[in-house]
Amino acid sequence: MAKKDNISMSVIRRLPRYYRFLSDLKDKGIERISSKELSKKIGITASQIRQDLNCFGEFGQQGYGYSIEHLHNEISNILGISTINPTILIGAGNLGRAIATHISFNSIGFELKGIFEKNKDFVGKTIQNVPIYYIDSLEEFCKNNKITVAILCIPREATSEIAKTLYSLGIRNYWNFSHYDLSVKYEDVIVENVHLNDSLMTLCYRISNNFIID
Amino acid sequence: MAKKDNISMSVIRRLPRYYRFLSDLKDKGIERISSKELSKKIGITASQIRQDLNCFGEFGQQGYGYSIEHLHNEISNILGISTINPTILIGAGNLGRAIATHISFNSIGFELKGIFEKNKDFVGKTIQNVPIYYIDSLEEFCKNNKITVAILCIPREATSEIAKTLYSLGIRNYWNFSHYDLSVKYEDVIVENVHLNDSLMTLCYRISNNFIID
DNA sequence: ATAATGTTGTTAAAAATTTAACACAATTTA
DNA sequence: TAAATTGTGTTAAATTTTTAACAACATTAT
Repeated sequence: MAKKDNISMSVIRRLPRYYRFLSDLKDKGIERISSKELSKKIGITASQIRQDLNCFGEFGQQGYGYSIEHLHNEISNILGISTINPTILIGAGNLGRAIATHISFNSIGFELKGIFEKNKDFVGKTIQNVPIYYIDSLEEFCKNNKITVAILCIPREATSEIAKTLYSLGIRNYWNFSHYDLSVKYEDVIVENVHLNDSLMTLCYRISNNFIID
Repeated sequence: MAKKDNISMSVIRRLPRYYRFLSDLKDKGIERISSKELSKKIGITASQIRQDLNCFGEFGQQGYGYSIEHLHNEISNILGISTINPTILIGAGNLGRAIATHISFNSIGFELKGIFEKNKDFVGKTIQNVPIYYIDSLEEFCKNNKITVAILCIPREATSEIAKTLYSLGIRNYWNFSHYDLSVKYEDVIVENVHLNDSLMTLCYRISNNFIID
């Protein structure tokens, strides 16, 4: 069957999970694993693991299983995390600073080149060696640095205008922490939303209804 | 048909989204909306909106649509966000501080009663009036305050041990930002994971493959 | 009042996703 | 070396989720 051409979002969302567990196993020096064993560790059906992986190629070997090192590399390639996407982050508030500090961008396909903030108190400082600039220099910076990805850590009210600017600069890829729904407004845009509030509300529902499953 | 008893996770994950948009409309002073109009705003099929809501009751009126105020209240009840769950947050690093600052717990069913940290530099301070305690006082505090929810903002290595303690204290509800997979280890636990890394890796895939849709 | 329109709740169909089954091949064991 | 075991890739079945269709009723317009 070789490769599939229409990969579903459900499959894609499981890839980082596989990658994470494989990184672990690799660190532990383990060389091979079967879909069955992996299933037990990850909590995803062996059948589904095999089916997911077979969307991209034939990485296993009958009677042996998967070479962890090899599979790890393959998934890395599939995710495209060795191509570096020049990225900026907007908003050096608590959340923005946490993201800038907490995420190791370089190891997963991004290079954080600048942080932009309207509060001048922060301007001139750096986080993890990434400089914080005043928001006015956004346009020039994006052009000069060929920015393709923006991380939005700004309040909802501010997002509409910033998004307009970024869109006009040709930026089409967003990691969005604001409550503003970008993809409703712009059609040809790739947005990965992180709605922390929604996530917590979901937890609230599940607590109220003793809804376990994961 | 009245109510359904087996609500699927897909439905639950859409509820906060409805709630968010309804809050907006309410703030704007709009009184009624049809599933069709709502569909256009949210980007979810009218059919699906109606089907989702009908899992919980009949909130609309033929020829009229939904009363925004009423529907807003109903969803609030469904989510259970007026029952307050006593909560603690573990880890006052960048991420923990961001969460403590950024989320308005009280409006969505939680009360953040304490923050715990092993770095003594932070102990004694407060964030949004919530005190930061030394990690040693965790057990006593949880018992005294009848804590039912824990937010985990600690590194992966630390999570295993902390989780063990929390579990032994009877805490079964977690909002988990650590890379540690709780639900694989403990069966009877409600975990809402926020894997920021996974989210960003998914974005990376989508950028590499120009995978738009949202 | 009556007709025309709008919009729900609900049932049925379609599409997508997950799980199971198994032929076949490589590995391991005897 | 042969037999038994392991475990993949793949196809088929089952399940879940989404979308479409429409009868029934309320609202609005004439």
